[in-house]
Amino acid sequence: MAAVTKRACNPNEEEIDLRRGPWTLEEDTLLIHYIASHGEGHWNSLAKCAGLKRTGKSCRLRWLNYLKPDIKRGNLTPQEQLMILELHSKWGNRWSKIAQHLPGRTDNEIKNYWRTRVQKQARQLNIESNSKRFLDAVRCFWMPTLLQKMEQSSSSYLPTTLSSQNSASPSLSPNCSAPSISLSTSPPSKVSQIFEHPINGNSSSVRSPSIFSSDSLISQLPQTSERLTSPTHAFDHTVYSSSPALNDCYYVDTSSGYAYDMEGLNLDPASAICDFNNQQFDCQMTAGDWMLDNMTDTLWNMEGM
DNA sequence: AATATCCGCAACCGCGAAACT
DNA sequence: GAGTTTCGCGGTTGCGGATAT
Repeated sequence: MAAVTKRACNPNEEEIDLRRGPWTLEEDTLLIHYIASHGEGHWNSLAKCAGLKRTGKSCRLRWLNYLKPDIKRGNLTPQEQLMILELHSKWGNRWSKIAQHLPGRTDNEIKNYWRTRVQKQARQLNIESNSKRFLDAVRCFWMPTLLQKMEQSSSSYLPTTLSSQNSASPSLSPNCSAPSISLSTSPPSKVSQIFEHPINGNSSSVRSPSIFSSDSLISQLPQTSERLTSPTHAFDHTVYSSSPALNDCYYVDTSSGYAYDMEGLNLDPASAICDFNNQQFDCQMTAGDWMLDNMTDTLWNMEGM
C-alpha cells in the first residue's frame, strides 16, 4: 500500500493527495496510455492530466526505469557486464552516461548492479572498489572470465559452421579503436542487437560508441600467450589474438537467448594464476598473495562475483 | 515451522543544470 | 540578469523475497 502524503505545491492550490511507494497496475496503465497518446515530457502537468496522484518526478522515473517499451529486463549478459566494468573504469559513477551505451538498460539498473555485485566483491576483498587494485582485479580476472563466457556462449549458440571458425569468436583486438569485442564474420541471425564499427556502419543497427580505446582496461588485459601460463586457462589464442578483420568490430548481444549471471560462473582457482612477465599490473599471483588468498572463497570462485 | 538475516531492486530524495518567464 | 520551474543525475532508503539458522 503506497503511503499518501498531504502536500501543497502552492498555498493557493488545493491540497493534493500524493501517493508514494510502489506503483499499482492501475497507475501504470494510466501512465502508459497517457504517454502513448500525448507523449512524454512536462512531467508535472502530465501527472495531473493523466489523473495520477504522483509527482512528475515519480512518473518520469517509473516510465524511464520500468514502463518504457524498450526496457530490457533480466540478468545482465557478460557482454553488458564487461561493458559496465570497462565504462565505469573510464567514467566512474556516471551511470546515465554508461547506460547510454547499454541499450535497454537504465542507469538505475546499472547503478544497482554496481552497488550490489561489484562493490560487494570489493568489500569481500577488503579493497576499495574505486582503487587501482580493484581495477587490476577486474582486469585480470573478472573481464577475462566474462570473455570466456562470451566465447563459450558464442560457440554453443552459433551454428557450428560459424563457431568452429576462430574469426567467429568474440575477439579482443588490442588495436581496435572501436568496441573490441568483435565478430569478424557476418553477424549471426540470432544476434539481437549489433553495434557496428562506425566506419562500417551502414544499416539500422545501433551505432556503437567508441569505447574500449587502446588504453582501456580490456586492451590492457594480459595477452594469453604471454602471461597466462596455466594450461587449463580458458583463454586460448582466439580470445586475445588480433582479429584479421580489425575494422569489423561488433558488440554482440546474445541476451535474447541467454540470461547470464556472474554467480553461475565457476573459475578453477588453478586456472586463475597469472604469470605476468612484464609485471604491467600489480596483480601478479603468487602463493600467499592477497588475491590468491581470497579467490577461493570470494571473487574467484565466482560465487557472487 | 518460525524467526532472523541477507540481498536485489524499485522508488525516493536532494541537488545542480538547463530551460523558461 | 533574476527568479522560477522543470529535468536529470547520483546517492540512499526501504520493501519483499530468498536463504540461513
